[in-house]
Amino acid sequence: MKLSKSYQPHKHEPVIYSLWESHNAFRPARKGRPYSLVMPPVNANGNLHMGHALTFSIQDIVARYQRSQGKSVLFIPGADHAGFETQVVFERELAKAGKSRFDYSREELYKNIFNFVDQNRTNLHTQIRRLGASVDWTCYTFSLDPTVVRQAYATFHSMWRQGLIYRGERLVNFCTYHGTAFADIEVVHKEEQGKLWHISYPLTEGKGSVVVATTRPETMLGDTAVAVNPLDKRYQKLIGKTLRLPLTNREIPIIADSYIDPDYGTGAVKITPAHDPNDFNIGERHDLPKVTVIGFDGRLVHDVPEPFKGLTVEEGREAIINTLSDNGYLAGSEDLVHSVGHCYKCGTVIEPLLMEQWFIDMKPLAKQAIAAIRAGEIEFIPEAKQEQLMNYLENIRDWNISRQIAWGIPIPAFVNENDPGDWIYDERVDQEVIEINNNTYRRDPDVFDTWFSSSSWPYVTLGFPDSDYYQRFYPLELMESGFDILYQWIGRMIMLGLFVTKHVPFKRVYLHGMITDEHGRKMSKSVGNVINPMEVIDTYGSDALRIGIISGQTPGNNQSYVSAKVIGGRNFCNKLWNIARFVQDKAGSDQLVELSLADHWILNRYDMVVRSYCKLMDSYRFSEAYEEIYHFIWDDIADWYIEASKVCLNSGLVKQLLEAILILAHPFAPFVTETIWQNLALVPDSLLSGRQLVDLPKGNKQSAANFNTIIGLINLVRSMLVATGTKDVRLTYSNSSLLKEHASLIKQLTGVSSVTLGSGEGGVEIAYSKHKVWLDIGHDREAAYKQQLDNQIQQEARRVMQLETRLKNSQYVKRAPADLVEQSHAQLVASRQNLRQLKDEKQRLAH
RNA sequence: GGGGCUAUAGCUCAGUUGGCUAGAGCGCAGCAUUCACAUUGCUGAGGCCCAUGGUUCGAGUCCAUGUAGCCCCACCA
Repeated sequence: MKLSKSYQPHKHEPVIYSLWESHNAFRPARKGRPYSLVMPPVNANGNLHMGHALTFSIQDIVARYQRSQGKSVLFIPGADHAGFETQVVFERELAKAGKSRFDYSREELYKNIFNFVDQNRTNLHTQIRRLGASVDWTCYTFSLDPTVVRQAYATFHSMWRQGLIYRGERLVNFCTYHGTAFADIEVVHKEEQGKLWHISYPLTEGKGSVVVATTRPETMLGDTAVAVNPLDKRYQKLIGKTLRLPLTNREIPIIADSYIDPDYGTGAVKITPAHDPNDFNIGERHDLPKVTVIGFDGRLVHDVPEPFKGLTVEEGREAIINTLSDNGYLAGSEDLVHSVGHCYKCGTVIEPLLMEQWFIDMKPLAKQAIAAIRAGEIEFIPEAKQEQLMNYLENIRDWNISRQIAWGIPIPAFVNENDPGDWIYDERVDQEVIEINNNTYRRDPDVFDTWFSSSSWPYVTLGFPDSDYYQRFYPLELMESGFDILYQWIGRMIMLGLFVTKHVPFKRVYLHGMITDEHGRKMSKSVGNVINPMEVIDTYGSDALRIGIISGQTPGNNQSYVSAKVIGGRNFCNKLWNIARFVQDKAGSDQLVELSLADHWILNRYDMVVRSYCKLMDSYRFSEAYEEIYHFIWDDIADWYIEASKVCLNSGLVKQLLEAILILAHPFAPFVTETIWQNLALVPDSLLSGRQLVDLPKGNKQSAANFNTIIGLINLVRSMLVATGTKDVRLTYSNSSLLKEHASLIKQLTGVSSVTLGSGEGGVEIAYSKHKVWLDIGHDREAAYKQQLDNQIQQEARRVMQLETRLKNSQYVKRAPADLVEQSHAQLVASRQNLRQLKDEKQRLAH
């Protein structure tokens, strides 16, 4: 089919993706070394955003490149139920309908969310296809698939048996709006302006009081002690005495603990073990009771004094301060900035609340991970991320994996109704109650933290433990992800991978940064700077988006989304398209004729470019690899080789070159390259996808160098014409077979009116290499030409001087590598010669 | 308090064992124009590579200190 004048992506993209799918193009090849990677499962609750476009582009570039290297590539797609995240999204949907999660039973809610997610997944799959991701859909995995759930249970069970799982009453990070606890790393800390209140607690016996300092006066109702530093002289004699807790009249002891900093606040600290992590620890050390005053609804609980019952934390704080002040207990206040934990979704202040939860003892797991990383079993790109992860692993904290939400994998644990300490592992989670040995056991209503199941992704998607794919493709060659989930996901995958499979789950981690807007600001709905990748594809095409997002991209750094780069990508696709159009027009016999200088030159370039391209791709430097082929295709092929082909065509070679560059460009622009491949039927009945890089005949170096001479001459004449502002110039050259052979090319590409053999009567002689060339630019233009010459002479003279001083430096000659010194010599000789020619030229001009 | 990153042309960014006469894309200026492509071609102007010191024959690149910005972890009564 004849190609249209410009490339129109939307006409071809869907067709091309279907073509790939119908030919099973993304199934791993039977032969070839395995190369495996897994898509980070996409959250099945919304649309793809720019981050997805980036991550899938990088992964797909790798996958397609590896196929072109003859590897057997497995690239697995997947989706995550994204427990809490999805429930939040769903609740927003409910809110639109004027409902809330409390209107449904747990089972109903689960079912509704399941349907919602199911619809979403179909939509997401379409979007993943639009991005061109060359994934093997037959391996698609969803995180609620039985295989994934089974693995989560197996891991949990084996950790349980090995004593790595424990259940305990701890202070957990609780969001009172969402009604669930979070892991420590999920809490977002923000600096906030607050007040440090000084409250006076009277001694029970005798006069006097102790003034404590607190940012959270409302928790005083749950105080069970006041602590001071044992070395603090001010309080030493009070240790062991008791205080009367204002507003409650409860009697609490004064205890000594070295945790207390005597220089901070008043040096006396109220201790609320049920509402502050540090107080909890102190409480454990001193065996203090834990009095809960804030409930899971974020309100003061019923057994607090009457006026405060049921108040929110903030209301309670105000009421208590007022009451304390009215009764003379308030001793003052000072402003301070402190950091406060918030729910990362809704921003509600996280309350530390006492709760029984399942925890994983992480230290033994982290230890293994640290050892494996130290042993160099995983390569980090960029390297600095390894240090960051190590730092995290070395300071790891236990992981709370219980979530109080409906949407997730139920925790397979049951408790004896008559013995709260008797917990058993059982997978019959579809039943609320089970009977064992005449005992009734009740199911834990909680579900797993989503990251617990997704941390098994690398092997669960491969069919661990006994599938062929697991044998062949594990560990993964590459895990590509965003650096924002380095701890939450990458770190945990390494730890669980080692625990479950005894191997690191992947050999290499590539971490990309976040996509920001053009000014480096985070994309957010409230700022209104969010760009939808699907709309970009609608406008410019999938390849254009991919190129735009990948060019200038480096691992580990944030990057701005710049639409100009996408337009650049679109233009590049069109360039490819038009090269193909040229080839299509000129298609004739495919026989290779004798190679011209231009042929030698382009073959020589191809060889160099392929080497460099592979080297860059093999070291995951995509942006540079793209730049390499971009310039080869645009500058070398289009601007020189095609132009030369218009004068002297080698139709067989031009076609071979087109094939070769389509393969090179395919990882970056899969759609347009495959479209061209299909339309030109370059190799009938075949797909470009999966095709290996081709070897072309080697170009002769001398011939290539000679063509470079022609290029140089053309460039020189062009710049001269522009500098002197002349047109209708005739070019003459002295006897030279090289110039004679390329006379029409020179004429065409410089725009001179004629190129003839002669001795240049009436023209200026320009210095170029060993060839004599004259241009009759006319006397009136000679001044401009002289000016240009002067500039060149000045520049070259500077260069000569530089090289001379370098070579006069005995230390340089002695210590620099010999080939470098040699090179400097050669450069100096060339520069001197050039300078002499330029001066001669100026001399002649003067006459 | 601990860990990490960033600073290069007007803008967005490349620049991996130190050899740079520092690059790209966009933007800007000038010129061109049916015949693969205006999603074009040609020519050009733009830079004390944050600062200071050090190592070296040689530093954008390595080291130290500082300045400015950013991210993460911990703590903050």
